[in-house]
Amino acid sequence: MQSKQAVTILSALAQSSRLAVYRLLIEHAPDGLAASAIAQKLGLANATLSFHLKELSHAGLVASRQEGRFIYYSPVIAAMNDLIGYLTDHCCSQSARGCATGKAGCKPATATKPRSAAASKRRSA
Amino acid sequence: MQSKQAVTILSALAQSSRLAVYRLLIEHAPDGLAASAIAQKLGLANATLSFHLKELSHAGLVASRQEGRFIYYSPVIAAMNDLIGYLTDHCCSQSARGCATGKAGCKPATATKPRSAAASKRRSA
DNA sequence: CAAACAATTCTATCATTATGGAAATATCGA
DNA sequence: TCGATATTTCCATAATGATAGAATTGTTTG
Repeated sequence: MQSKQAVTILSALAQSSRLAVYRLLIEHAPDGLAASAIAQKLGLANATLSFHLKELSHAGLVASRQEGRFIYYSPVIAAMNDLIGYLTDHCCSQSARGCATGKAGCKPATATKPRSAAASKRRSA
Repeated sequence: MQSKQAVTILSALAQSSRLAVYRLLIEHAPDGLAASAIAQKLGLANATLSFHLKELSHAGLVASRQEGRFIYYSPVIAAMNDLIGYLTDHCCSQSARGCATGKAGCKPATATKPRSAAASKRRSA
């Protein structure tokens, strides 16, 4: 994942309403929710929600499908996964301490250990 | 980590200059770089860089220390780790498919498996 | 103290983002 | 086709963010 794309995804998530939408969709994965249901649950005006959904779609964080006269939005897990991979790589890479294990995210910086090779593997997961 | 703080950190990273600053600091962890060196390397005006550093500091992503007449900025790995933990949790939680293993980030959504308990452990790492 | 340097704050300006009412588009059921 | 419903687009407005010159603050060295 390139930095430009990372910025796009980060921007999409860096807004409380949109983060709330995304989290709500995660709760309802993999089927998702209709736009009206999202608007109702989060108390957003239709136009406002539509604006935010457009942002999330554009960033590739959500997908939509028409079903009857409803449009269902669902989260795209791969996009989030890519973002986490990007952050993990650039949090733990190079000379940075704090990425001792092959596990999850970064560890608090303490000792100097050989950097894990797991990060690059994880990218393609 | 609360959503509000997550939005703060995401916002701080959701800007290309700031993401570049953060990545540059990661390359130079744990000692960091002086503001002037950052500005020079990234081709940013001093005032502009100062503005971005303030954002990053406010989000807790970087720390600073004065050394002579230089101010050195260094990345706060724990903050990034918290963010990754937050995203991992809210990417993989509840009914969402796609978090089969206890490893790193999320997996592409496929099968339905018992959700890992590693996420909550990871939070406190 | 004064000069040189590092960095920040002040200030103004320009650009982008968020919000929601109103109109437009699309789908369904009668 | 018509009316009801779902959603988006259009539009104007308000709020926030980014940029950088100039002035300011703080530090070091002579």
